[in-house]
Amino acid sequence: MARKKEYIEDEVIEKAMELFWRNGYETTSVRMLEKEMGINQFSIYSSFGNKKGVFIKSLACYKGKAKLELINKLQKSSDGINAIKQYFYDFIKFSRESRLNKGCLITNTVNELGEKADQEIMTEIVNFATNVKHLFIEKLELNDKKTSQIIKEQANYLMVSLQGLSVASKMFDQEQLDDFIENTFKNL
Amino acid sequence: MARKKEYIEDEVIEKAMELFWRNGYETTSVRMLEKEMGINQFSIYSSFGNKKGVFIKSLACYKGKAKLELINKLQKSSDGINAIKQYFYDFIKFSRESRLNKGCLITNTVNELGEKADQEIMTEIVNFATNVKHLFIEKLELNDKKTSQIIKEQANYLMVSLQGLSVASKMFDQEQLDDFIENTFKNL
DNA sequence: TTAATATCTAAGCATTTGCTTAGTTTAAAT
DNA sequence: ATTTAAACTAAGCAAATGCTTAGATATTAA
Repeated sequence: MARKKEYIEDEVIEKAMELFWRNGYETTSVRMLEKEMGINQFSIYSSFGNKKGVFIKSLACYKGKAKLELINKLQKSSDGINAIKQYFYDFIKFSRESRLNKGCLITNTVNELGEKADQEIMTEIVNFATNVKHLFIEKLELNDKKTSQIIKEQANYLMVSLQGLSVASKMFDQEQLDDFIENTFKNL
Repeated sequence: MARKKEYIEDEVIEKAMELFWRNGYETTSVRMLEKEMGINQFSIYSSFGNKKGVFIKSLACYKGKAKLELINKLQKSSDGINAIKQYFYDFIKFSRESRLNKGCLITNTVNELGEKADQEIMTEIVNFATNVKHLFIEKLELNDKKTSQIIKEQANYLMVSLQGLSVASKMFDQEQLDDFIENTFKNL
């Protein structure tokens, strides 16, 4: 016995996510969210509680998008290290919007908020990173010559490398990024 | 025929720099700068023009500090690749304050402001990055078996890796960072 | 000593921030 | 048709933002 929502939460969150991805958390104001999401502040607050609530949902949305466009492909592949390398190249495309490289939303958030980040946000972030790392481990294990110690070390190596790629893609050109990726996988 | 300043610009800028390093550009307010620098807003604006002016000077200050505590050692060394590796380890110590890893101010800024960064700020950043890269090239050239093509590729590789280290140091533990560095330098 | 002027304090400016609330509109259960 | 309650609009809140300004306080050349 009530009125219906004129928007779909998942749809407006995707727009919020794109905005956070482009601008970062602090720099994105509720007024900007209002415009981009196409709904009033009242609706934002009644659906998501507060700005942080919108961000948490945006992180979940980012994970979904990344899974669909990026992670699933890696998961399916049986090409071991080469699949991870392809993942690196795919990530650059994934994070580019026209000429702008937005990096990885997760990495951007770690870098912006650092250790002083909200607990809830940090949990989401660590969660995502852990998933990716486990996937890397899974692919590394396809090479049965590697000991579990080596695999652990290489997974750590790849995780940090990926973060480097995220930041560097914002200021380096494609050639430099290619040099990076090619050299990164020479060590494996 | 006038009053004397009660502060030394270089001294208060160092404090501003530390604040920007910890918090980022946007999140650092002029009121916070006021407290940290220990001088009134009037003095801030009369000495440095505006907030951006304080930041530009802070970047210069950061360069100076990095040079003294980090870069000079690399410059002096004749240990080739090992000197660069040591630079990576030194960077982690350099960027740590008690238990908090602040990353590299330059990398933090790129990640926060991205391509939409102010021109003046971007110039400072590119400038700094270019210096470090040339130093890496210089050290790589100590190995006379490397072609200039290989050196160029490896310098790009190392630059991106260093950015990764900066971000990753904010959320990864020492063991993971060690794994990263060791693998990074495995076959250079 | 006086006049000139740079530097200080502290209050204030318009704008933006995250968030709330009063009041209207809409849709479904009765 | 009437009631009920969620969803809307739009105005408004206190606090914080970057920056300015009026006026008091030093310092030094004359």
